Amino acid sequence: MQRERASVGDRLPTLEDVARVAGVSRATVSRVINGVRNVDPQLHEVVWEAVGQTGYVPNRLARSLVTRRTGTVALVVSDSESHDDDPFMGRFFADPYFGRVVGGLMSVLRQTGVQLALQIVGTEDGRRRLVGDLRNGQADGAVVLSLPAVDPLPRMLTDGGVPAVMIGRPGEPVPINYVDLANDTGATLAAEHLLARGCQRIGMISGPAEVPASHDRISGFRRTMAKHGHGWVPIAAGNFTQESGEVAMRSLLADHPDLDGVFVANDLMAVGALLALREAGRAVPSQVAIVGFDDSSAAIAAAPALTTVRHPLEDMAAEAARLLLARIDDPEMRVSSVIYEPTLVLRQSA
Amino acid sequence: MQRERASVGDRLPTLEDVARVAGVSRATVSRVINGVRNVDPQLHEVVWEAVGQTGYVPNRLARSLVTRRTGTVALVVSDSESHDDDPFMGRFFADPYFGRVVGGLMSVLRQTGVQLALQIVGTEDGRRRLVGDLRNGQADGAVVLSLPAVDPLPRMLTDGGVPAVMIGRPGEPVPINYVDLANDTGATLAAEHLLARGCQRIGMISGPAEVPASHDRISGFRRTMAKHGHGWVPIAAGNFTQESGEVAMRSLLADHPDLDGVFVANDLMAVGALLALREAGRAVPSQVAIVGFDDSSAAIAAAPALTTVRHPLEDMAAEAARLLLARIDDPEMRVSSVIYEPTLVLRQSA
DNA sequence: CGGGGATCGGAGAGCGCTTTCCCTGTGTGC
DNA sequence: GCACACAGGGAAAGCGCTCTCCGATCCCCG
Repeated sequence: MQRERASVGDRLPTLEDVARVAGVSRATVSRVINGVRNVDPQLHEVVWEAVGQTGYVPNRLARSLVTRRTGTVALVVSDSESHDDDPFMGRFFADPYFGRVVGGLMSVLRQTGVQLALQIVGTEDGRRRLVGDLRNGQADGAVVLSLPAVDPLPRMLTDGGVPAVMIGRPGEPVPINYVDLANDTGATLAAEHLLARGCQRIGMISGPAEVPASHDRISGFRRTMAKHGHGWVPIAAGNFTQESGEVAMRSLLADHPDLDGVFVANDLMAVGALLALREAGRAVPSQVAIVGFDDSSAAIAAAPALTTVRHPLEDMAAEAARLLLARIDDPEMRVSSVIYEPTLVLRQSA
Repeated sequence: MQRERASVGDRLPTLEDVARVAGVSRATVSRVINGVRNVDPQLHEVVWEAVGQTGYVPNRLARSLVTRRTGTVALVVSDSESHDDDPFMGRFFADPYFGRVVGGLMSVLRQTGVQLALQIVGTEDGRRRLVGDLRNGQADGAVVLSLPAVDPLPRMLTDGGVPAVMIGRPGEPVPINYVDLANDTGATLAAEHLLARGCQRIGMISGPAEVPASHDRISGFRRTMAKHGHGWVPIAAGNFTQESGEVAMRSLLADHPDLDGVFVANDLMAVGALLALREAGRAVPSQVAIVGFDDSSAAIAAAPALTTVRHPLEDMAAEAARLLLARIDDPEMRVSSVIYEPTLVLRQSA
C-alpha cells in the first residue's frame, strides 16, 4: 500500500495534478474536496480516487489566502515592556495558570479542528505588528491574556476589527468580549470564612494592586472586612509567585505578630506563605488560618492542603474559545461578557 | 497622528497600493521592504514614506505561499488514541512539564521572531493530516512531544522530510534529532544518595514502564541497586500524576511496611507519596527518605521540600528550538542529539 | 568618445487555491 | 416541438506576494 508520490517530481501534488489524474478541471476537484455544489456522483468518486492515488493534501496557506480564513486562533500573551531575556515569561509559562488556560481552550478548539498559535508581545512595536498580522488574516481571531495593568492592545484589536476575547476584564473600559471571574465575590467568600472561623486579626497577601483581577480581590476583601467592623486591614503585596508570597508573609508577620488569619490572593503565594509560617513556627490552621485563591494543583499538593477560592479557569477559557468562535462566525455579534462565580473549597488550612 | 486607511476602500493596503503611492513598481517596494538588493537611497526613503502613509503590513500568508517559509514552528503533542473528551490532555497542560517546555522554546523562538503553533494529534488520521500540512509548509518544522510508548509520528515526519526535533528520545530507533536527559544517570544519582544516607530497604515509584523516559529511570535505578547488592527492589508504577503517586505509595507501604527510602520518578508523584506517608504517620526524612525527579516547582513547594533530580527541561527545550532552527536553515544537517546530564538537588526529604 | 560591465527598476510569471462567469446538456411545462 | 429553467463542468481571474528576467542607465577605462 505504498503511497505514490505520483508523477510529480519533488513537488507535492497540487490540485492541478489531481485534476490531471482524474481527467477533470481544477475547479471540479476543488468542488469535490470542499463538498460544495453538486458534482456528478461518478466524477465525485473518480476525483477521490485520484486524491488517494496522488496522496494529495490541500495547501492550507493557499486556501487561506483566498478564503480569508485560516482555521487558527491566536493565544496572545500581552506583557508590558519586557526584554527578550526577561526571565519572567519563563515563570509565567511554568505557572499553572498558563497551562490551565491552554487546556481549557484546547478542549473546545480541538473538536472544531481549529489550531492555536501562541503569540507573545511585549513592546509597542510588537503589538502593532501583531494587530497588523491578525488583520491580514494570520489568524481568525485572538484570545488575549493581558498581564499589565494598562494595556493598549485590547483597544487596538477592537479598532482593527479583529475578533478577540479577553480572559479577565480589560484594565480600562474597552468594548471587547471577555470572560472573567467575580474576583471580589471570591475575596468576600474568603473573608467571611475567616471571620466565621473566629479569626480576629486578619491580613491579606495581595497581587500587584494595579492589575484588575488583583484589584478586585483586594477591594472585595476590604469591603467585606469593613462591613464586619474591620475598617483597616494589613495588606502586603506580592507578584503571584511563591517566593513573593513567602516574603510578603514574613513582612506581614514582622509588622503584625498577632495575626491569626490571612487571605492570600493566589495559591502559589499561599504556598510561600505556608513556608514562611512554618519557618516562624506558627501552626496552620490552629494559630494562623490561610485561605488561598485559584484552587490550582498547588492547593492540594500543599501541606496542609489549602482552603481556597475555586477559580474555574479551564471552564472560563473554554467559554472564551466558544465566544471567539461564535464571534468569528458572526461578525455582527454584539459584545458580550461572561462572569463566573467562584466558590470556596474547604480543606485543611482554614 | 491618525493612521490613514489610505485611499483603499475597506481592504487593507497591499504592496500594489504602496507602490502606487510611492510611484514605483511592486517589485521595488518588495525589495525595499525585504532589504534585498541595493535600491536607490532616495527611492528607498520614498517607499518607506509610502509604507507609513498607507499603514501597510505585509501579508504573511501570501509571502509564505511563495517563499515556502512561514516563520512558524509547530509544537506537536502526540498522544495515543485519545478521544476529544479525554480529560487527560487537560491534566497534561496543567502539569508543569508542558509549561516548562513552552517557556524554554519561547525563550529562543521569541528572539528570532518565530512563532509557535500548538498541535495536538491523537489519531492515525490526525497524524496523517498533520504531516501533510507540515509538508505543505504549514510550519517550517516541528518540536515533538511524544507521549505514547510507541508512536509512528517521528518516522512519518522524517519520511516526509519535515524538519523535526523530539524532546525525549523516540520509543524505537528513528533517525530524528532529539534532546534528552540521561534518565538512567538521574536514577543512579537518586539511588546512590539513598544508599549513602544509610537506607536499607529502598523502593521506587515509577512511571508507566513502556515510555522511554520512565523505562530508563527504572533500569538506571535497578542497575545501581543491584550493583550495591540489592538484587531485587520493590517498584510500584504510577502515571506521573500526584494521585497516582499517593496510591502507589500506599500500596508500597502495604507490601513493605519497613521501607526506609523511596525514589519517585517525578515530583508530582513524590508530593502524592508525601501525602500518603503523612497519612500513614511516617516522618520524612527520618523514617522514610524520599527522592523525587524533575526539580519542578512542586519540589520546593512540598513539605518537606523535595530532594530531587534536576531535569533542566527549559534548557533542553531551548536547545531543541535551536537545533530545529539550525536544521531548518540547513536541510543537509546531519541528525544529531543532545543528552543532558541530571544533577541531584539536596533539600529536606532525603 | 565609444564599448563593456555593473547597477538598478519594471514587467510579468507564478505560488496553490477558490470562485465567478459562462457554456453546454438535460429535463420540464406548455 | 419549443422555450425555458436549471444543473453541472471548465476557463480564467484573482488572493498578495516574490523573484527571475530584461532593459535602461550610468560610469569607468582604454
